[in-house]
Amino acid sequence: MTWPKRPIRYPNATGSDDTMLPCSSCERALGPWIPLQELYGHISSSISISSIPWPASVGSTSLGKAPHQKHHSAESCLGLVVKDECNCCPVCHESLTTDNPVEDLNFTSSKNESGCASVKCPRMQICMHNIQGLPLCRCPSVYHCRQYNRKPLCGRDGNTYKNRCYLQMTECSQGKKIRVAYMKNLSKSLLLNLIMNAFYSPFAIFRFLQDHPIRAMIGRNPFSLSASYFALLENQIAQSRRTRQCCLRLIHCTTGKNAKFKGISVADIRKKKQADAVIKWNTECSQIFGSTITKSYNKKRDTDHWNSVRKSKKKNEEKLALSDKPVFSEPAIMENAGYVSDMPLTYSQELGKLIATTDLQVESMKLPVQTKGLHGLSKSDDANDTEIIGPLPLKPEDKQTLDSLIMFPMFERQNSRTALKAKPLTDIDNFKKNFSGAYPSVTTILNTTRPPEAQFFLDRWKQNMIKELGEEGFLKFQQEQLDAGNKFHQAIEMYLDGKEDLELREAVKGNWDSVQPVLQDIGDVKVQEGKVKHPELHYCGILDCLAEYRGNICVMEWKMSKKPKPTLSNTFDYPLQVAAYIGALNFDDRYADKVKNGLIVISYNNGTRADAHLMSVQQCGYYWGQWLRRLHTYWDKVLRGLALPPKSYS
DNA sequence: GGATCCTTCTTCTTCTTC
Repeated sequence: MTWPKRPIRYPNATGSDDTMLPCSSCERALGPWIPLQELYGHISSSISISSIPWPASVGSTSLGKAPHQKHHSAESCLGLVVKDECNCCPVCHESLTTDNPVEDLNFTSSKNESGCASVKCPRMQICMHNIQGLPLCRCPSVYHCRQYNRKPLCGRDGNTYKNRCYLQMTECSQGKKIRVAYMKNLSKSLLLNLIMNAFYSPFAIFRFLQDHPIRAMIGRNPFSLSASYFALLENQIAQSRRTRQCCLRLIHCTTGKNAKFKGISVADIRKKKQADAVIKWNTECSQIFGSTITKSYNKKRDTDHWNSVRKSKKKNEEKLALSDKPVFSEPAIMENAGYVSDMPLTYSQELGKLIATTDLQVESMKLPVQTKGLHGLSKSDDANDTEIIGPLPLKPEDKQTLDSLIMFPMFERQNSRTALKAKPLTDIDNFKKNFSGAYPSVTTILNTTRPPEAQFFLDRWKQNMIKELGEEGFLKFQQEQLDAGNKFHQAIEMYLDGKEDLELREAVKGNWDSVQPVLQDIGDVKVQEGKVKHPELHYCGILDCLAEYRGNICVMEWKMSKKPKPTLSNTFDYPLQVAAYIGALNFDDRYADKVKNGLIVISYNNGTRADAHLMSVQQCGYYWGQWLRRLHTYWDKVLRGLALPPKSYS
């Protein structure tokens, strides 16, 4: 290791700084240059350098014996740093530690010493004995800190400290606490990627990481970070300038080198949304991987917070209960504040069709491609993990198909024909060729293309249930659930047909009671258990009900639930299911009235009032887009042999 | 009329920092 040539500063006899040329014999043997002030800071602040008891042997004439290889890096010196035989370079004088124990030098920080034992130092300071043997409280110094092992720490102030003592030293001199940014072992460039792209949904990252070999390298939990991550994330989502600084700091802390890099694209999230984004991020992470952000528990703060949350929740509920108007949920895309979690599609009422996200938005969702390793990161270490995190780009042919699908209107048949002429549905054509006549069902498509994170939760739930109930018990439980669902549907169907089956109602009493208020608002039932089929998009299904809800013609789905699903976004894939039925229904000439709304009714087992989610035109459009993506995914899977083709020929 | 398909339910909602 070579050190930069610098003039070495050392204390001269008067204790003042002096700059001299280094002696060439010592230069190489010495460690990095340590500023005099740092080296002797604690001494010069209390006593004059000249008053240090220089050992007799240090004299320039009597040191002739000391060979050059005896020189030490000033850093590792446990004794006193003094001049060498050339009377220029600082050198570690071991005899000080061996011949004269440290205590004799009166620099000890041990609290057990007679003087210090009785002294209580102010926060951050430690007790030392000065040259007269008197206890003195002062900040730890480099001299004191050098004795500890080198365990570098990354401070949140962006500086790297050789060990905790150095951090305390800085804390003490600045008079403020410096938090430590802990980092566990995580692949550096992966971490960087994660941070640079923190505006992605953890789900998106999860999706990416799911089958990625990097997972094996970084262990089970790719987010095994703690508080430091929060600091970084917070910066990340604030402003690009801060983010860059933060990332640079991170590189600095992990590698100890200064770094520069370009081309980081960062989501522009307004400051007021920060907290939401962070909470959402951590929530999703904790669901998948466990919390990424360590929680500092503060009992009072937490209880206060939760009390206020409960209060406002109750207020809202009371408000809703009083209002007669249906509660229109915001489109899901609006609920998703904070960061981009999926490719948004928006329904333009003006154009009467769905528009893909603008190119600009799509562009901003792409990740910066790093072809070269970042400065400060060794390329060899990270050869395999310079991959990009985030949604994988679509293949050109997929993109074409998807584009043609997205253009496919939901509400009019006429436009569908022109859309089809303009853009053939390539994979549907392929599909028809290979599996002529077979129509996959809506639920089949949704189930086989469930997003990995949803599948993950489902699998986890299932495993836990099997653990609890046993294999058979679980099957029985599941069957009971399905039976109850069937009964519930039957009960409603009969009611809307004007029939009565008290036994059936009794079997699903909770749900039946729950759904009563909603049933009052249903009128003009046109279709129940209606079969729909989309001849062009090639799927089929059975919708629960087509009727009026408070004056709007809606495709309705009755659902049972134990857990509350207060918003549309809580209802898993149900809105997609409804959108699929609406799309198919509107394509069918047999139905004269075009349907523009959907209704999802969530009834609760315990009898609490059911949630009726009315899907606005806009929401229908949004979910139609989502559905078309799933449809595309399904065909793609079937054609690649990853999913079973439909068997039905109807 | 019989055979087959579709549908029925199950996940998540708890939260960072000064």
